[in-house]
Amino acid sequence: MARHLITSAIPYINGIKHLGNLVGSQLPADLFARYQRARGHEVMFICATDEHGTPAELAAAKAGKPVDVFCAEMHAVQADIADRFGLSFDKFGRSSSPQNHALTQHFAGKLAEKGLIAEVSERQMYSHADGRFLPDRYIEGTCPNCGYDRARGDQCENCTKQLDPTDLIEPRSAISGSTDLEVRETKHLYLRQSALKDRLAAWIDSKTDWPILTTSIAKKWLNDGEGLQDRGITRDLDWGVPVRKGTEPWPEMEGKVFYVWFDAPIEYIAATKELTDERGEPDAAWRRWWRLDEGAGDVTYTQFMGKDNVPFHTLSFPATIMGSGEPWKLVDYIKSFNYLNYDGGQFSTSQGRGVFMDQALDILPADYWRWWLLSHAPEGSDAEFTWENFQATVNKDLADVLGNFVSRITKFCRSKFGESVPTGGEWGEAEQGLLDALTTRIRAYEGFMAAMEVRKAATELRAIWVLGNEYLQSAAPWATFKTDPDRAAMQVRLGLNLIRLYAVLSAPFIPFAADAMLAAMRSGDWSWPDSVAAALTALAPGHAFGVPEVLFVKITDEQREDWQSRFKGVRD
RNA sequence: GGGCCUGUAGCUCAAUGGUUAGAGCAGGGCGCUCAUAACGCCUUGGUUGGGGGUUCGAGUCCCUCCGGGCCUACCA
Repeated sequence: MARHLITSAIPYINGIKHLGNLVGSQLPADLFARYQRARGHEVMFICATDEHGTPAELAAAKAGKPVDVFCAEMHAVQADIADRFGLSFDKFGRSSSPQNHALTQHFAGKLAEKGLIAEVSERQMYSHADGRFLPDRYIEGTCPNCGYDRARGDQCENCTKQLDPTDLIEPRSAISGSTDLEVRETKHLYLRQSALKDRLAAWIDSKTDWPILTTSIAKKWLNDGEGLQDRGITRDLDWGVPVRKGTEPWPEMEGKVFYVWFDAPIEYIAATKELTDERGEPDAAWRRWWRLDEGAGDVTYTQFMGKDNVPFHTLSFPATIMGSGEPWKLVDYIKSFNYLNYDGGQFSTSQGRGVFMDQALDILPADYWRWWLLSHAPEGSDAEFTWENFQATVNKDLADVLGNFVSRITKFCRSKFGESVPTGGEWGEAEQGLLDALTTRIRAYEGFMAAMEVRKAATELRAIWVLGNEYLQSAAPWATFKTDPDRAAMQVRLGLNLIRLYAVLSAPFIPFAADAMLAAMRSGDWSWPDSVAAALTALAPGHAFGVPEVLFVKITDEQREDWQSRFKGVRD
């Protein structure tokens, strides 16, 4: 039995995520976690909410709530939606947890001991009206280059010129509009990534099997210009992990917090501790996943994320781990995804464009979304969601190919043999042929799942479903029943066993429908078909079953048109 | 500006430098009647974005041009 540590990039707290966020990390991570569990491996699947940073504070202010209250509420909302999407996290933690505070401070202390933290005095924009320092992009003004009057402090969106906030003509706060700004001296901690550049580069170079998307982004950051730059890891904010050197105060850093991207990946570790703490287990229970010297030597660690997160997971988080000088587990494989676009443009959280997770569940069951999103996962390049494609894919694959297969076999059996697995008959050549075809495809499916080739796995699974319809068509139990009822009984018995087999194989993609299928077969046997022949005889003659409700109701043209217009505009 | 990714059938996508570029959907035909008018079989459809080059052989490698996208370090 192998041990799989699996993490999904942690979603930011400031709102409900859209389908593009979902398919970029949480959903494929769930697919992989469910598959590894189904194969009997020990899995620790971790996700959390990323709760710190300026946008969280602003979202809380906009909602008229204290930031800790806002985050607690949004965490509960996101946890509920994740649950309803079937995301099978072992722990959905919070980066604001006490466990993460302690671990983040611990790592900072170790890095300081190793001389990998630099204290830097710098000048930043302070807004009196907002009572806070403003990140560059929260300052607006007129571009000195092109005259665009809504240029941001980091870059002008109109002429794309890189800017410094002090370059802007008539700078103002993007939050309040106030021009009462002041350049203030402030001291911050920098992670000396440059000192770890060679180790990081050698490590990345050793990952020859990683997606090009992952390694090319990492190499760009390592080699661009003067090479990997040091990164500021503290901010002048109220909400966050207070800067401490381990458990000791950090002189001159009072009132400052660690930067969200320093503490967010550490939350993967902290969330594991949150889980074992709430179970009342000793620290050894989480450390065996994360400490090479305490049992994590046999752990395979896989991270899932959208491409925007790659630099933090290939460079700064590994720099934190390596630089600590302690034997923490480093990631073994990073599966990164491109973006999902919506109907000719981008999904946008800030503009409310596209379909958000709560809205998706309001109109259709999770499995519809899971199937479409996973079978169209943006692995090789950006992918596009259109309602026409969604309707066509879901109706054909789920309703016609799989759902109808379950219907036709259960209803035929009920009318001819009753609601139990029929007795009699022996397998012939056709059944042996089906067994061989299934075995070949199931082994291919396993290969794609293990390799996280999501689209190819979906294609293979669909082909496995099709084999059932092909068999039924050629076996034609409705015809053989008239001349050789024993033979028809055997064919139907095989068909019923296919339903159970399909439930097991399909569960990582469509867990809710798989549950319904197995429940209809009155079975609790989720064992993986290492022997397909054995799997096809698991339901013995005489075993009772039920005819399930229609598994997948088709999407009508009227519904599609309704949703098309409903989600065209902007979310409230 | 720089870096990376990408362009293959009407649509969504495959194809370690190696037969005649393949699937699914859509379109056309036939069959079946158990089933959610579902299923099965057959079939139409390509100058692989344009041009040049390397090679016995290029969708694949190189150059160039055109289109789409992402990143570019203080959003996260």
